[in-house]
Amino acid sequence: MINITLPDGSVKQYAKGSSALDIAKSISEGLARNVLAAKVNDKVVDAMRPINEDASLVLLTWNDAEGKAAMWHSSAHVMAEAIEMLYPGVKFGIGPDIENGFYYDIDFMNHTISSDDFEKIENKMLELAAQKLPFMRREVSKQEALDYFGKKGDEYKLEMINDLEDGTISFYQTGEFTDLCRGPHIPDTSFIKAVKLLSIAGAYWRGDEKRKQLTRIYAITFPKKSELTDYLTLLEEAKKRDHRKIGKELELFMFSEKVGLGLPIWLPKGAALRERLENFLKAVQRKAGYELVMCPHIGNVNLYKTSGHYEKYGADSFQPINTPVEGEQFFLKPMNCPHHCEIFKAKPHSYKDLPVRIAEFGTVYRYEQSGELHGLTRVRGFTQDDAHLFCTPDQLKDEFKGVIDIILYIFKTLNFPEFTAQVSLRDPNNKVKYIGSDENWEKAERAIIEAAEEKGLKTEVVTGEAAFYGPKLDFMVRDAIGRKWQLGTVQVDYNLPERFDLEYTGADNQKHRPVMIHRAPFGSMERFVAVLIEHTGGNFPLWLTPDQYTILPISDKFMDYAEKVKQQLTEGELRGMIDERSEKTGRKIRDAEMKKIPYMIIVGEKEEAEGLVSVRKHGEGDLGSMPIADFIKIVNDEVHQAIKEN
RNA sequence: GCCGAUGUAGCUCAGUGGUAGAGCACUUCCUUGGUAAGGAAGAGGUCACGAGUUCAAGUCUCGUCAUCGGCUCCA
Repeated sequence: MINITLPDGSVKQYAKGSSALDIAKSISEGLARNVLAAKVNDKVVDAMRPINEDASLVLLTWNDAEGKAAMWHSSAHVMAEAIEMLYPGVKFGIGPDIENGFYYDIDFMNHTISSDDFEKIENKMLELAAQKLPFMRREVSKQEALDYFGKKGDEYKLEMINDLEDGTISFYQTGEFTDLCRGPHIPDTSFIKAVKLLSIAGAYWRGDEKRKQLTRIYAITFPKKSELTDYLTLLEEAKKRDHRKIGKELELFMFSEKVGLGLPIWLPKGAALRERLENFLKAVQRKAGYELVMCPHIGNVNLYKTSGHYEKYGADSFQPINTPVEGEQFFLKPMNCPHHCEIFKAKPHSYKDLPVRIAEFGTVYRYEQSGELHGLTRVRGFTQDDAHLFCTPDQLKDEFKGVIDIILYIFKTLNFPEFTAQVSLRDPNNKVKYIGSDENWEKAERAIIEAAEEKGLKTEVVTGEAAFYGPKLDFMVRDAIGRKWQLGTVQVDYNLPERFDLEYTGADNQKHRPVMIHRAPFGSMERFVAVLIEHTGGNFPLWLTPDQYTILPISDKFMDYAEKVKQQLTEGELRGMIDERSEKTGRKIRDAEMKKIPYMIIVGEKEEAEGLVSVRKHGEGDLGSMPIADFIKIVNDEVHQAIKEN
């Protein structure tokens, strides 16, 4: 007999060799029907695998991330089997589960495939799924594995097996298909009730651009048809929210081939929105003791030689600008930190001056490969909401907390209630990769962890993910339809103070090296606006939106009154316009709704006679008529509500 | 940068080697109206760019550029 500890802490006895599925059945048949995999002593394994010793057990279902992973990984095998049946002789690379579904990299040899073939493959997969084929695990010797795939002629699998250690190799067989795989897998294919192949793309074998490019097929499966329908609806919704589409529709920004790839142009409405965001952050920063600076867009090559960026990125950057007579070299500014270091260095500092907080909405230019460019999220010229904090090692934690406060305030104000923070620490087993003393690293890492803890952040600690110059804290937000985006980042830096030989005089009258913090709560204005568009679907909060209202005169006769109303609204610090077209009211309302303008002000005979406005709210409808002052109050209250201190 | 798909009016998109199209937007005129599209007329094109095949190319072939989906990259 073995003792099995369940998640609730209870311990039950089972016969040695019982599987997680056997145990599930002993609890409830219904539970057993939903078990996809199991976590035995914190290791995810097949639910069918015998357990031979005392263990803790968690049964994994579709509601667990690991359950989904097992389902999708298993689905990748089913897809491979379907493809092998339809296209004999194809060779397989890897087929892992991913955040939403799975993919398989396949060498289609002489077959050609396109999205037109998806339905055929989906149908074959469903056919296989319906056969309730079990996933059978078999441990094999390295030689046996090599023999099998050698005979099959799959050089990709052979290469992978060669990298594996004998005694750790396992095969999984489903129906006629056998794959090299360490598992875990779902008990059988019948859990797969809905299948959708999503896209097709090229991917290099082992991510190496010098090696053969395989065909990658992305797909997703679900245990219920309705979940697939929901997922497809979500994809549609994501498409509707695409910031490139909305940016065009609402005339926020544009690109021009002539101006250059990846160089966004902010149109009046987009620029107005961005300016408001900048002003908002400037006000927050002013209160937090930041000082605003402005630096040129180019910098002498020596600046970047000092910072080390020249050596690291010089060849992959926009190439230098040379002066015609003096022969000097300048680079387009790829980051603001070296400039800010020079600012710090420009005068002597006492410990009493610290921390120094230098902020800049700094536009930087980075050469991104042409294939990387994407809307506003990946561009070649962008503006960072940057700041550098120079402080003593002892101030680090408080400064970190101050930065976290700003970031949390921004998330709250812009309505991102769900977010996580990732603490990236150095790999303690590979300290040579990092610069800075052990003492400082430990202090910095402790400062980040404690600051995050004291601010009550939900954090995930990842070791080995720190930058070479210091640990960092990155923020991920979840948008209105559940997608994750990386936004703000806070990084500790020991490298630049060293390279720029920055110092301050301590209470001991000795010179000391300050610690530097880089931070950008938005990341960049471009990226943040893109995320904001996708988050809100273009329905921006009232305090940010370019036009808060549009006045719709019932007919030309009321144009004068419309002008009068507009004047009063302007005096009340509202912004908007008049729809002067000689169209019917229904038409003007429709257009205003499509443009996502928050308030429509309808004025006609009745309003003019009584000095009122009729108000219609976007997406909600008629709010009735009211005095102009009341409308101004409604709008201003809503604005102040949104941006007041928490 | 690499692989694949795409490129037709300001926008969204039809177009089967034989006269360049639609809807919306735009201009003008009519209409002066009450909570999601009033009517009529007009203007608008180097079919991404360049070569080639053909009696004839938006359509077929090749090249270039850009966009999109991935890959690789991201100070």
